[in-house]
Amino acid sequence: MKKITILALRGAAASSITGPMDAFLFAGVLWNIACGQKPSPCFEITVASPDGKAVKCANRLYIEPHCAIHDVKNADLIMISAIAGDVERAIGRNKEAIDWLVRQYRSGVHIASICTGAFILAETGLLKGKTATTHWGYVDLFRRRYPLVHLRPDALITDEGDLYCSGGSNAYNDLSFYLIEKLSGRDIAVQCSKAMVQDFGRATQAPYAAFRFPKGHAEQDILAVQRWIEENYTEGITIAMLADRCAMGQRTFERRFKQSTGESPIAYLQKVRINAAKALLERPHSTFEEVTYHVGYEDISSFRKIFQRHTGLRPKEYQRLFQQRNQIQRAG
Amino acid sequence: MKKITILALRGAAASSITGPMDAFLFAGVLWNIACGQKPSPCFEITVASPDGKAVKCANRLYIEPHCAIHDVKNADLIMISAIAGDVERAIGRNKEAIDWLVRQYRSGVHIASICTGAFILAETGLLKGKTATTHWGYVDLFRRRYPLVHLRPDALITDEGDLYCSGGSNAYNDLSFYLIEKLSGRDIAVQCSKAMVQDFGRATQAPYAAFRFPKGHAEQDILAVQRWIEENYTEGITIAMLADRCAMGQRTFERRFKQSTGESPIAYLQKVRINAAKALLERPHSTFEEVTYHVGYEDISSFRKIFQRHTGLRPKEYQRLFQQRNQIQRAG
DNA sequence: ATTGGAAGTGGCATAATCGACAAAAAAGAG
DNA sequence: CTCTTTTTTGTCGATTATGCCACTTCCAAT
Repeated sequence: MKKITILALRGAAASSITGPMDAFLFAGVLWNIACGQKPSPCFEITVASPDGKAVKCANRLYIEPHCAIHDVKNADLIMISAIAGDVERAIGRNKEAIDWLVRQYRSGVHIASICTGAFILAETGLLKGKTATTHWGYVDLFRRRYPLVHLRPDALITDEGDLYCSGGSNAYNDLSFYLIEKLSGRDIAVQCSKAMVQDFGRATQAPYAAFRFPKGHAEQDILAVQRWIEENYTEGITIAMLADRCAMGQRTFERRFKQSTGESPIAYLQKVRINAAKALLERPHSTFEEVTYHVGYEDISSFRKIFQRHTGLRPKEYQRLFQQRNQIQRAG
Repeated sequence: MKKITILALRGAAASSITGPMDAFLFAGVLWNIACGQKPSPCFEITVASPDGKAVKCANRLYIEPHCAIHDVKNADLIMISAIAGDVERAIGRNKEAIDWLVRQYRSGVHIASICTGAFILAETGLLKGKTATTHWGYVDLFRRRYPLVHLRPDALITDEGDLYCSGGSNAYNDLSFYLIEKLSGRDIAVQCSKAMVQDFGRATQAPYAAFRFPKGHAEQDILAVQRWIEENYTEGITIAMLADRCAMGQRTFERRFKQSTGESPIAYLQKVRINAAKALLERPHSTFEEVTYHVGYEDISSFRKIFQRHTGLRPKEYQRLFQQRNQIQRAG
C-alpha cells in the first residue's frame, strides 16, 4: 500500500487538493463497488498543510488537513496542489513547504505538481535543467521566473522519473491516473478512470490553449498589419502584400514583425486562421472542408497537417471535444 | 450574478463539492487571467452543510462550509454533492437536507444532483415521473429504490428544466459547464472548459460503464451456458447451439435464460463480445476490423452499429478515449 | 454487400519564408 | 574626418508552407 501525501497550499484551488485525493482513494475501490466486487484500496492518502491548520482555498473555503507537513512520515509521493489567483503571493505564503519539499525529495520521495503548483516545485530549484509543464496560461510567467527549467507548454504530463508535472487545472486527473498506472498497473488505472467517468488517453493540453496575439508593442505599422490580418485572413495573403502595406522591404518587414510580435508573419497568420477554424469547428454541422476554405486555405490536406501541429489533434477529434451538442435528454 | 449553493452532504466525495465550486468560480475568471484580460466572475458560490459545521467527507477529510443550509438566502441553483460509500446510510444522515431541498424547490430554486447525489434528490420525491441519471454502477439500486423515476443510465446529464442530474463522479464537470452555458452563454462555458483543460462535448457515460454478467442465480444449466459463452464467444454461436447444450427446447431455453440472468441470450452474447472488443480496442495498434472478427462477428458494418448502440461512441472515438499512449514527455 | 462522402495519410513539386552571413548605412568617439 | 561600433538592409541557401494528386480508412445509408 503506497502512501500519497497531498500538499494543501494556502490559496490553493480546493479541487486540486480533493481531486487527486479522490482519484487515488477510488483506485481499486469505486470500480469494484460498481461491479459488485470487494473493494481493495491501493493507496493511503494524507492531506497535509504547512502548519497543520485548516487551509484557506479559493472562494474562502477552508479544508482541514489530516496533519502538518512535518508530521508526514514515509510518504512515497507528494502531490502539490494548484495555486488559484496570485501565484507570486502564494509562493511567499508557503515558504515552509518549499524547504520541506527539498528535504523530502533528498530523502527519496517523489514529487508531482498540479497546474500552477509547478511554480512551487520550481521554487525548490529541483527542476533546474529538467522538463516541466504548467497551466498553458502561465507559460510566460513561468519562463520568466525559471529560465533554467525546460518548459513544455503543450505537455499534459511530464515525467522525470521522480519529479512529475501536470498541465492546467483538471489535468490532475490525467496525472493521477498516470501515477496510478505506474504504481498499481494499467488495469487498476483504467478501471479507476472508467469508474470516475473520466477519459484516460489525453496526451497534450494544446487543444485547450488560447493563442496570444501580442498588441503590447509600439510599432504602429505592425499593429495595423496585425489588425488587417485579423480582418482579412479569409482571403489569400502573402507576405509581399503585408510588406507593401507598410512600405517596407519584404525582408525588413519580416524582421520587424517578428521583433514586435514574437512571431513570424506566417506563424501569426496561421495562428489567426487556426483560431478561426477552432471556432468554426465548435459549431454543429461543420465539415473540415468548409472550414478550410473559409479560413483562407485552398487545400484540406495541408491545412489538416498544420491544424494537427498546432492543436495536437485531428480536426475530428477537436470537434469531439468541443462541438456543441443539442441532444441532452430533456423531459422524457 | 447568479447564486449557486452547493449542498455538502455528510459522507460526500470531497471533490464533488469542490469540483463544481471551482468550475463556477472560474467561469469568466480563469480564461481571462490566462489571456491577460480582466477577470469578471459570473457566479457567487456558497457551500452549505446541513448544520453549518464542517462536513466529514470520504477519507476523513473535513470541509468547512460557508454556512448552514438554513442560512441560504435567494439561491438560484442548488447542487447536491455525491455520496461516497454507503448510499443508504448517507441518506439517513442527511435527512434535514432532504426536507430543505423540497422547500427550496417549491420556492423556485433549481436543483442539480451529482453522481450518487441523485439518491438524495430522488428521496425528496421531486423526481417522480421525471427523467434522471446517476453513476452507472448504482443503476440497479436506484431503480429498486425509486421505481417511479425514469432513469437513463447512459445519460451523462439530464435536464428537466428545473431539475438536473449528472452521471458518475467526474461528470460534475460536464454538468457544471452545461449549467454555465445555460446561465452565462456558450462562450463563457467554452472558455471556462478550455481554461480548466477539460472537454465540453461529452454526451453519454455509456463508454465508461462496465457490464454486469449476473451469476447470482441457482440454475446450474444456465450458469454453465454463461461460462461457455464467455469462453467461446470468438466462434459463431447460435441460440440453437446453446439450447442443445442444456437439452432444452429453444423457446424454453430463451425464457429460462432471461429469467435467470435478466438478459436474452443474444443480448448476453452481445455484451460479452462488446466487452472483449473494448479490451482489444484499448491495446495499441488494433483495428476495428481485426477486433470484429476476433470477437466472433463476420460483418464489420453491423458490429459497428451494435458497438455504437452499447457504448454511444464510434469505434475510433472509443479508442481515442482509452487507448494506451506511450508518448509522455520523458526526461528531455 | 455496395456505395458514396468525408476523414485522414503520404508523396511530390513549387513557391514562400526565414536564419545566417555580409554589406551598407547610421551613429558615436576621438 | 576617420575609425569603431551599432543598426539596418540585402542576399543566399536551407527549410517550411502550400497546393495537388493518389490512395486508404471510417462511417452511414441503401
